Amino acid sequence: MTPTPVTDDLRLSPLFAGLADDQLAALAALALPVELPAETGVFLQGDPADAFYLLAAGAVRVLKSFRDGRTATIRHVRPGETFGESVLFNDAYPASAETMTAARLYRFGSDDFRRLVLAEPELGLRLIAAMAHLLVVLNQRVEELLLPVPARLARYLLELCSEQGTPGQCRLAVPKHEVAARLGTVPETLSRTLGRLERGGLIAADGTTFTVINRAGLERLAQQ
Amino acid sequence: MTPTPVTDDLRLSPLFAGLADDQLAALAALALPVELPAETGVFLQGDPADAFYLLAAGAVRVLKSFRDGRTATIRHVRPGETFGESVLFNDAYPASAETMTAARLYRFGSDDFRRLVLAEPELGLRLIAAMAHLLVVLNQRVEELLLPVPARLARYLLELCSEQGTPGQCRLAVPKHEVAARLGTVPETLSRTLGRLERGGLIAADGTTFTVINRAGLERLAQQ
DNA sequence: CGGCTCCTTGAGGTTAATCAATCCTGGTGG
DNA sequence: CCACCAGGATTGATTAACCTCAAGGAGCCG
Repeated sequence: MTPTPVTDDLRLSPLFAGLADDQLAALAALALPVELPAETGVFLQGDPADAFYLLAAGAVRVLKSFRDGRTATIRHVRPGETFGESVLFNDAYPASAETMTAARLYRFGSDDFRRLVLAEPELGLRLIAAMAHLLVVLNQRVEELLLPVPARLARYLLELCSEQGTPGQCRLAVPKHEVAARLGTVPETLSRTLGRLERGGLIAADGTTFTVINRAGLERLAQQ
Repeated sequence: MTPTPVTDDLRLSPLFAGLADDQLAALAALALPVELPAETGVFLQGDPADAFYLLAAGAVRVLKSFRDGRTATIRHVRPGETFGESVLFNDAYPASAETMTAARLYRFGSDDFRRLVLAEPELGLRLIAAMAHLLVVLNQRVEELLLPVPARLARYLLELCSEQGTPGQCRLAVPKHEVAARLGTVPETLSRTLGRLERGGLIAADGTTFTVINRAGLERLAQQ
C-alpha cells in the first residue's frame, strides 16, 4: 500500500500513528472526510452521538452551552487530535463542537469503528490510552476550577511555555477573550490578573508574548 | 465453570457483567483480592500507576490533594464501580483514592489486563464504554463547577432523587461536609444554601432527608 | 456530666463578576 | 496624511457570591 493524503492525515493522531499499513487502510476506508468553513457547528450538545472526529487541519473548540446563552470552552482541539470519542458508546453528545477556522475533519461512525476494534484489538488499546489521557486532562480541568483565577492563569502560562518548547517564554495562539473563556473567567479579570502578575515581577508582557521572569514564584502561585 | 464468590463480585461491574463464563474465569485469574479497613489509602496521587481497581463492597473516595493540605472530592465510588482505569496507560495516578469504610477490592495489573484485552477485544470495547461514561460524568463536573453553589446543590439533590428512584424525596448517604466537598464548597455555605432553598419553598428538610416541594423551581435553579 | 463530632449561625473580608467608560490598533476612505 | 471608525483590550466603580474565622447549639457515647 502506498501513502495517500488520507492515511497521512490519519497518522497525525497518536491514536493511529503506530498502526500497520493494512490496519491504516482499513481505517481510511471508514473515514469520511469533511471540510468545514470557520465558525460552523460540527455537532451540538444533545445531538444523537453516532460518530467521533479527527481534526486534520484547522482549529475546533469544544464547549458547553447553558440555557441562558452563556458558553464555556472545555477544550481547544488541535490538528492531529480526536474529539467526540467520549460518546462512542453514549446516547448523545454532552457538549458541542464548532470550528474556529476553516477545518478538515474525518468522521468515524461508531458502528463501523466498533467492528474495526473487534477485528484489531490493538486499536482498542490505543483508543483506551487516548481516552485515559483525556480523563487525566479533564481531571486537571476539574482541579483547576477549584483554584483562584491567578493560579489557573499561572498554570495556563506554564503549560503554554512547555507546549511551545520555550520554558521562559510563550505566545498566545488565540485572542485573550478566548483564553479567558478557557480559564472559566471573563476578559476583564484576565486583564487585571495579568497586570498583577506583571507588577508582581513574575512575568513580562509584550502584546501576546509573555516572558517568565520568576518561574519559581509562578509555580508557587499555580499551587494556589 | 461454576460461579464463585470472586466471579460474582466481578459481575457487579457493568464492565464485566456481560462476559462469557470462560472470559470471566480468565479475568478472575488476574484479579488480586484486597481487603482494606476504613480510611486507608488505596493509591496516592503521584504513585506509579500500574493497576486499576474494582470496588466489590464498601465505599471509596477519589480526591485531589493540594500542596496546602486542602483536598477536593472528585468522585464517590460505589460497589460495582471501577476506579483508576484512567491511568491504565499513564505514568502516575493523577488523583488519590482512599476507603471511607472497610472495603473489598480487586486489583488488576495493567500489563495483565492489556494482554487480556488483546485476547478478548470485546472486553476492550466494554472498557472503552466505561471510560466514555466516566468522561461524560467528568464533563458534567466541569460544567457544574462553573455554576453558582445553589445550582450545583439543586442538581445534586435532583440527581440523588433519581438515583434513589424517588422523584419527590432523597436521603443523603454521606455526612453533609462530604456533600459540601463533593460540590466544591464548604459546610457553612451548604448549610446556608439549604436554608435558602427551604425558605424559598423549593424543598423541605428533615435531618438528612429532603422532600422536593417545587420541582419546576428546583430544575430552573439547576440551570443557573 | 464531660467530651466528642457534626452542623448551624453570625460577622467580616476577599474574590471575581458586572456595568460602564476609555483606550488602543489596524483598517478605510476622504 | 489624516480623520474615523470597529474590535478587542484595558481600567474603574460597584455589587454579589462565597470563603474564613469564630462562636454557639444538638446529638451521642463514654
